[in-house]
Amino acid sequence: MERRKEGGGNGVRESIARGIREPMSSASELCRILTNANMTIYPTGSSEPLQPQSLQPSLTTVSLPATGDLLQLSDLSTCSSSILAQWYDQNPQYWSKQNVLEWISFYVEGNTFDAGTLSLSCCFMDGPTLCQLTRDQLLNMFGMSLGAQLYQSLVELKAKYDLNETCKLLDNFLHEFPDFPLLSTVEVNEVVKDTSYNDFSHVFKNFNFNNMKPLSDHGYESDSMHSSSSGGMLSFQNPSSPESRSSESDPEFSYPQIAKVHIKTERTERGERGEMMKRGRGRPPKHSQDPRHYQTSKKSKHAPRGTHLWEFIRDILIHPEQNQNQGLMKWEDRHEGVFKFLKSEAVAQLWGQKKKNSSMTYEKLSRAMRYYYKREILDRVDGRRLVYKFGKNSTGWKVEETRLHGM
DNA sequence: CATCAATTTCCTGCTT
DNA sequence: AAAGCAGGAAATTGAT
Repeated sequence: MERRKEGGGNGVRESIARGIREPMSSASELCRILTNANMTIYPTGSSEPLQPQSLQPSLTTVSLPATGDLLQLSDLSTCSSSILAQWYDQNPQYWSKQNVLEWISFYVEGNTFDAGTLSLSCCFMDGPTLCQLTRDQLLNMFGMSLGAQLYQSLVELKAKYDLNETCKLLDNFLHEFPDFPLLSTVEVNEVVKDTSYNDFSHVFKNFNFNNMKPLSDHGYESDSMHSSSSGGMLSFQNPSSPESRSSESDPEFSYPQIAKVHIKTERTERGERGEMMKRGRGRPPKHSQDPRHYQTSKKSKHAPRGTHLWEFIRDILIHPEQNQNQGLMKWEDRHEGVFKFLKSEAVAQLWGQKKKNSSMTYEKLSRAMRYYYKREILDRVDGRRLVYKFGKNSTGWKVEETRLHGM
């Protein structure tokens, strides 16, 4: 969202009037054109029925021509951040054409864009259509500067929506299992086959938590057989885990002595060395060669885009009200973006649930985290176990950012 | 179908 | 000794 301030507005602005490419005198002229176009589409200034209720007030406030007054873009740029935050605080997926027009109008200010590549028709699309556009498409439609800003804005808005999903996941989790011991024991009797699910709340419904039975040793037992690198189950020996050992760990968290995860999948087999193997994502185990596993391993649908690991981690971190109950992670230095895993395996399980991958572990999650160093999404923090730091290519975690976006 | 990005999985070696 | 960390290598998967 910072990018909104860039641009300076010193370049030659060009018109997109009636789809004809002509030089334009000012940003306000463009706004007028957009606004008129808006009125053409929505003569009464009313919104499409699809539009979310919560969007209404801010739209009226910002720029709809309901009164016939043409709003100058300069007016837009002076709107209070709270109003902007409110209006941007919506899932672009649900935007109407009008909303999209509004959004584009806002970013027009201060931009020099290539009129040769922009036509009014570019602005007439609804949210779902907008969300499908790639960065290149936006750049082609709106030029390098404006297009880049629009893309960035869209990415951030999508990310924010994703945050809501993460919160929902954590929320559901806590509601269903208020006393859930660190995700220590999860039994899944049915493999998720229906891939039409693509949000967290549904992910949980695919897990058969109801069948969880206490084990004599604080765990849960399952009649289902299962896989992992050590004898059919993942074992989290909490007392020896770094988070419970570490002198700097929060002492308020108590862990069960032994926590086990029994997860039934269809892709289990025994490897040469006697350990249980399974085929899933990633490199196949050296000793597993059952081709059946390949055909049953396909995921149903596409994982929702924009739900990257670092965003998932970020979303847990910036939602302390959800996080504190489980104490999954904590900030070490909020301003510097330094954070720490308190319950590494629990976070890994949660991530695995999001990705419908029941065999996720911190080991594997951390490998993905290490790949972020090169891309500068994360910066290295040497010598501190389970501690990471957001890098310059990660967004949405800074205090100002989260406040502006109402996170 | 080919390619690519983003993981996922495995592994060896090193450090704490 | 166990748990993490570092990365290389290879495979998977959804998207383009």
